[in-house]
Amino acid sequence: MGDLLERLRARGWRMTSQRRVVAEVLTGEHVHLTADEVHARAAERLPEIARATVYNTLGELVALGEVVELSTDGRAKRYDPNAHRSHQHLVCTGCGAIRDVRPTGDPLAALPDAERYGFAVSKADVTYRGLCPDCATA
Amino acid sequence: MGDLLERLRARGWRMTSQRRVVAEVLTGEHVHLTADEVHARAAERLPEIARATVYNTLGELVALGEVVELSTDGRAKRYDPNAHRSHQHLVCTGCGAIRDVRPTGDPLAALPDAERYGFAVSKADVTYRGLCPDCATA
DNA sequence: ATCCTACAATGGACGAAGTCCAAGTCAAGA
DNA sequence: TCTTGACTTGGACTTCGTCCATTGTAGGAT
Repeated sequence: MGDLLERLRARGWRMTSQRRVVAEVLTGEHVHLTADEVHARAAERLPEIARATVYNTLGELVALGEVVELSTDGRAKRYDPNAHRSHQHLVCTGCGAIRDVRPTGDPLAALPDAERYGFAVSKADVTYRGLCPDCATA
Repeated sequence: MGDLLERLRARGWRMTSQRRVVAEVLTGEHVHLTADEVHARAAERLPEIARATVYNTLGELVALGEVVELSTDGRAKRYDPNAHRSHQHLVCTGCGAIRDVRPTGDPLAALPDAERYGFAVSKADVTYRGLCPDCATA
């Protein structure tokens, strides 16, 4: 994780202060931030960073496979820096909290050929939903 | 399926021409329309129907469990009238086409208790992704 | 160390998707 | 048929994201 900046440089990324800050914000906390949250945290260190730059940088990180984009709720997309360990997501139906989870087996295996309709199926994104402990008692 | 209007009436729905048209548009074609597409099709029969009415009606149908809301791509939500037969979705990464699919087993069973973090997990939404036959050859 | 230039950042306008609300309309029970 | 509360309308507004012309700069070349 800590060598994200190394990997990016090795891939020919031009290293700007803006990109560095965005990458650091993402890897600093293992939570699932929205683009605006990333922008807010980045702006604490680099006050004049533009929203468009954050969007661009996030898009590049996603394209490079360093970050996973989630749209669990039809609202703002969230960015998950935990891209190198395959996992799924558990979302609270009350407060929207998100946890990374690792189900057993390969979710793809549950889809028989007869249900693939000729698609070259390459991945399965699973969103488990339910009330988190805090919301259950509240 | 055809008795959706019956069920709605039985639940105390006030039956207006707008609601009838929206319900008919959804059940008429077994595809996954966006709210704007539903509005466009409804407007063919009822030209002055408001967008807000379509949104309201779709929201009510979802709340009643008659329709399932999908946000597979972070763009416009889609509405799936096939709510009474449990299924998942297969989405083309090229063109966005969506098919209903039925994996084997219960996706929830793949999430061990140790991975539930105290959540009362109640459902699992699975999105399989891959290229459809048309996009694969193009 | 300095220069060049292609790549990156800026910021403000724009667009898509969806929500809100005050005023008008109407379904259906009395 | 009358009444009334639920429903619809349409336009303003919000949120999330994209676009683009201009300005800035990282990093290789000299």
